[in-house]
Amino acid sequence: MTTYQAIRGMVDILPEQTPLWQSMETAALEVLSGYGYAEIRLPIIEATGLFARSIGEVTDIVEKEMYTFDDRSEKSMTLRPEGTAGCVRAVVQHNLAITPQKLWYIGPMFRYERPQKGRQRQFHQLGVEAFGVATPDQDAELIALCRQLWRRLGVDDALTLEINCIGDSADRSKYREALVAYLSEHRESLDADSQRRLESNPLRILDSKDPGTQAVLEGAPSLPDYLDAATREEFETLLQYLAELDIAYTVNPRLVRGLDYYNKTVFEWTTTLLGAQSTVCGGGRYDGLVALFGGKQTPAAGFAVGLERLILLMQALDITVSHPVDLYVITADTAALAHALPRIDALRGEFPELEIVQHLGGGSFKSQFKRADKSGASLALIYGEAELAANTVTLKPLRGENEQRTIADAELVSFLSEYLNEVDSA
RNA sequence: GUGGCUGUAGCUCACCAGGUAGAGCACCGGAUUGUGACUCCGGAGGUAGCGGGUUCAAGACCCGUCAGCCACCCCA
Repeated sequence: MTTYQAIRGMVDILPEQTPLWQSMETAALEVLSGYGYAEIRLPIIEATGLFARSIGEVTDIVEKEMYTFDDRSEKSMTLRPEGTAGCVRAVVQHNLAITPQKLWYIGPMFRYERPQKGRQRQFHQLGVEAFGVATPDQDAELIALCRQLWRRLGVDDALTLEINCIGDSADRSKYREALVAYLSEHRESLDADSQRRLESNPLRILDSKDPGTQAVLEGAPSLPDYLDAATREEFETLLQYLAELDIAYTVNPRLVRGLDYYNKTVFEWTTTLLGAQSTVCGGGRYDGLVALFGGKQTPAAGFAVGLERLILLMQALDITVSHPVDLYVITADTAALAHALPRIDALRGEFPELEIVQHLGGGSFKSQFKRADKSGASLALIYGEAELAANTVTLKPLRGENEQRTIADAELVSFLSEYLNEVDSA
């Protein structure tokens, strides 16, 4: 018999993990709703050209990381490696950017990379995209929104913000020329990857980790010097907003992003707790992308959060969530079970918010109580022969010192209401 | 794509010049018959990732393969 395991880089999120994921997703939903962002749900497969044109033909993602295949009509399709391209496509296709649009989405992304901690081939991102606002108050809002989310999740202290302004495409091409000119003089001192990038994607040389390359970069022209006055002023305004918001940041003039569509503001939230894959959130402005896809020129900005990394971070900080069972129903035998069934059913209607677990599969009282205890239930409801005969039910608190007591069926709802109030206020 | 490490019960791990596997936790049952947590007793559970090779004999050695981890790379 052949056994199967999940394919490389594809990870099962097990029931033990899902409560943490759900609490993270709930927090995100609430924060985003609070800022007036609306959810958009997008396809996982798009035309290959969509990604090639927006992310950039010579980026690593497009050159070697995409899951690309021909469908049955021999059109080239790609499993989305990121969310912005598809979101912008939808915005253009449905004309959503007539007025400012603030959108978010969540879901799996696919990149064919060597897996390691914090890096999978199928991973999940929360993407947030804002269309139609060109001023830095938009950038500031996105960053402030991030901080709110970090606070909600309890990871605020573990994340630091790096920010930079990479100018518009004219600024960057001027800078690129100067950088290439400078680096070409020191070509011999660069690492092999950086030499290769000299032709393909010179800006990415800036964040090379190679010591030799770093040394060369010490004397390299600086990107901020190539920005025009208006762009610099906008960036200063953004930094001022961040200061007003009391959001700590580090301006990193070497910060560049691996996707070509970014301009002006770029930022990353990073942590030291996750090893090599330290970026939990990255984003920036992409004012040209809507027009690139045939829409009217529309300024836009956004960011993406790597959810596995965020979960890893929460785990590194020992953040846990639990939602224990409230009521566990124990029955003596099949007759008692039949007796209890409609009563429990009614209770579920009465208290839809309660997690009520009916013991299934029979067994001794002893074993049923063991299960009740392990479930974390605060209260056991017991239907035995005596209760059945007298139309009563026994309630046994499983936590704390309260004694168990037997009450009439008719009193159960009011008793539980009171009991739950006490538990809530306690 | 490159380099290194790893892969034994559900989980964390151990053993062993190479002689067909153990512990803790978890799980199931019991300790006078309607009551959990602690304790005690008992039990179940592994063809040692998979395939091949060397050997009288391999989980232990060799090769391949799959997967995980770490770094590079890349990025979220």
